[in-house]
Amino acid sequence: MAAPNDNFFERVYTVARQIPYGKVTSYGAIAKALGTARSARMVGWAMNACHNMEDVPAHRVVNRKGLLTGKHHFDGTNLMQQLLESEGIKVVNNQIVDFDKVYWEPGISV
DNA sequence: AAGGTGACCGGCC
DNA sequence: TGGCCGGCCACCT
Repeated sequence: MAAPNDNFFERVYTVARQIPYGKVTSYGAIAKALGTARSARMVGWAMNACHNMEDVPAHRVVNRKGLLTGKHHFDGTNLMQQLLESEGIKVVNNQIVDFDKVYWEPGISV
């Protein structure tokens, strides 16, 4: 189930798809871009449904510490890390290295 | 309708 | 960034 046309989810996916290659962002940043900075949890929840979307690079979305908190939700356990490293992002101990350097601030518009 | 949950964030020690 | 607490919003049963 889970209709992919849910405005809220759609918004999260829209921002997530805007993440450039080799860059990452945090849930709070996306939440802010959506205007719901206080419900950063909802962003993560939306990502939970991201499995229904194929163009949602959830592996580029981590928490504010740069930790791959959601890697457990991927197919494997190190898949998320593999993808990030594949983009040139260094990941050690489930944590992104130079997080502030690869950090990208989303913007749904303007 | 109500309760529980969730890939979080911010503040404080 | 190491750990704990509360808050906040939307989804699910």
